[in-house]
Amino acid sequence: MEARRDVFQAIADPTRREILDLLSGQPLNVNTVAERFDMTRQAVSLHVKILSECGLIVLRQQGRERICEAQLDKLREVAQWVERYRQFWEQHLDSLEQYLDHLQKQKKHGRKK
Amino acid sequence: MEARRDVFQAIADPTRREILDLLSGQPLNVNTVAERFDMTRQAVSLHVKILSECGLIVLRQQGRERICEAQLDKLREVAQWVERYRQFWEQHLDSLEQYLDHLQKQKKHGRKK
DNA sequence: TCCATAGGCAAGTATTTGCTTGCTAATATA
DNA sequence: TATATTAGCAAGCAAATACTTGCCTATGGA
Repeated sequence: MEARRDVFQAIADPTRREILDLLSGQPLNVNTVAERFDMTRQAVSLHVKILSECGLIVLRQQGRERICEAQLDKLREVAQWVERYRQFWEQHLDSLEQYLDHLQKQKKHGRKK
Repeated sequence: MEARRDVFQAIADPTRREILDLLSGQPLNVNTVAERFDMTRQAVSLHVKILSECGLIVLRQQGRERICEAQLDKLREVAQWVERYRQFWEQHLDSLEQYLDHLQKQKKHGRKK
């Protein structure tokens, strides 16, 4: 459970997405994060490690606690990649809209069931 | 190499992102896609299978060829997820801008090095 | 000072990934 | 019809993933 420190890889795991979600609300220490999940502290700790290694969260020591704070700048990379293809789904939405419009008009001119 | 058919998982692999990129330009058959990569046809074929199973590409049989066509609607899911955190990186950009502005002003009022 | 709490490290396991080689089937073309 | 091309299937493999259990070290409060 190591080696790849890439944002796309990091957010591929649903648990890690949940952790980010949790931390986007407020910073939490490792154990508190772990409590929210149905797995051992170690498992969560590893996810936290991966997230921090790829820069999506920042860890700061506070006494005996390690506070995890979301640092979501790196998500911009993902946003930019996806953005390149926005036209593809918007195009499809457009034709769906047109189709619904078409249905709407058909409904207006007679044959109301 | 199976089991998970999830968009986030699908785009986690750089080869698969490249395949999508390639196909967003124009539809291609499996072998043509495979030629662009430095790995066996089988390996690419598996990536294509995964992409089609999670709905990011559509396969259509044409004689003995299988044409792969990008179908990027599913990326909206990713876009929406990332969008929720846009404020986080834009916020940071803002404070960076403010900081740069600050520097700029400092430069103007005297002490030009 | 003693003990509970926070949390890291290491080893072990099952499953999934990413890729290979070898083979077969179907469709085109000479 | 014989041959080349497209592409799937199956088995095999090393590495990575996603976990676990067990242990050990700090820090902080009673």
